[in-house]
Amino acid sequence: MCTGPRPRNAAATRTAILDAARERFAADSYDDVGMRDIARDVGVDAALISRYFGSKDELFLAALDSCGDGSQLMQGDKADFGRRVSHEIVYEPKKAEKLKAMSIMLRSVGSARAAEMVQNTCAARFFGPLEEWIGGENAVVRARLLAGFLMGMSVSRELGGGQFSLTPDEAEEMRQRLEVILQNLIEG
Amino acid sequence: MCTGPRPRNAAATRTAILDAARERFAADSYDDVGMRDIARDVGVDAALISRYFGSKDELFLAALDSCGDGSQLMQGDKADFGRRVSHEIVYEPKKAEKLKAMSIMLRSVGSARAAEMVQNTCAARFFGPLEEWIGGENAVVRARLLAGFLMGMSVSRELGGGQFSLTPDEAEEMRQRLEVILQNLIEG
DNA sequence: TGGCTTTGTCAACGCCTGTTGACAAGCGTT
DNA sequence: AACGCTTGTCAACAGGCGTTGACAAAGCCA
Repeated sequence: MCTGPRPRNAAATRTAILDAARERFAADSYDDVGMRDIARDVGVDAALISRYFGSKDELFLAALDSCGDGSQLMQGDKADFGRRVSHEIVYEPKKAEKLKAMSIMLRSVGSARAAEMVQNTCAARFFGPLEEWIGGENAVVRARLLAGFLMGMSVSRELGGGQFSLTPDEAEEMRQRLEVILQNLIEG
Repeated sequence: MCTGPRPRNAAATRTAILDAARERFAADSYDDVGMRDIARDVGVDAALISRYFGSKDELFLAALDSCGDGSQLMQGDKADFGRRVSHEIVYEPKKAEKLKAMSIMLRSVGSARAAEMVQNTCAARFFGPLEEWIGGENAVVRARLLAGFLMGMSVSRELGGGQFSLTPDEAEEMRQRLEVILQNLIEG
């Protein structure tokens, strides 16, 4: 806030736009995110975005690209994966949302144009590394199931009203079940 | 095609609109479905839809309502659930899509307005019956996990390019793993 | 200082959207 | 036949969208 007049710095502005776009596209669907919204976040005219990134499509792709490869998910001990991730999903959804790439993918399901763009990036950027990290027999299948499961939990939470709306006991029960399933998928 | 002039039948036209809307909303996101698209499907002017259903929002809700309660999922033997559903998911995705309600929900994740509308209907129409059918201890949690898992698989397939793009062996491996997970959730 | 490129703003364009009110045609009733 | 209600079409509106080209101002170089 109160940043004063934006200093003339193309590089900084560019990344500021990219950051804002990433955040917006992770929070709303492709169609619901307007160029003017992003521009307002940055404190810039919408026209500038078009000039820097060419088009909304290209901005979207750039934002998706800038998310990294989801390596946050793969940090830490494999033996602890189930416990760690299940805890984040159930008790710290905000933290789990740090996987911006997954959020963006999720928001794009359904929107024909966005889904098409995601498909290309998705395999190389997300499924690939995950599959490699999991390793072992049938890594392809297990990675696919894992990714699907994680996204499904996001969908379920979202449609449940932003919360799982469970009692503490139920939440813990859910976490334990999640832990088992996830860990089984990791260990083969 | 070539249906000639539409006979003057309000009731029939109304349900025709509802059918077309259900199909459209199950195939594309709320934003991507236009009133004129639905109207064209039915062979009617878009204005008529507004007059019959009031607004796009109300049409969407009516379409969602008309999907039933997902009871197709719960038909058949419980002991066979895992095998049956895993088979549909992996080998007959088109058939699995018959769960229009789930498709619509899925397409709506992300679109702020649609998601809000879905949230209210969702719990009563889908999670509720599923939870009741599953029964037993912690039915709430197990139903939630099950629904999340099913939707996640849809997302995963969609983002994988409309296919799982696996070898036959991998597909079967996936089906078997799915079967185990699903059946475990059903049986408690 | 004067010119030139970069960085950003502004107004406007064409397009598409959901919705509205006026109008045409069908059909039953009196 | 003449009325009136229903069913449907048509043209238009206001608002939002992404994008464009002309213009202002800042900084750099000679």
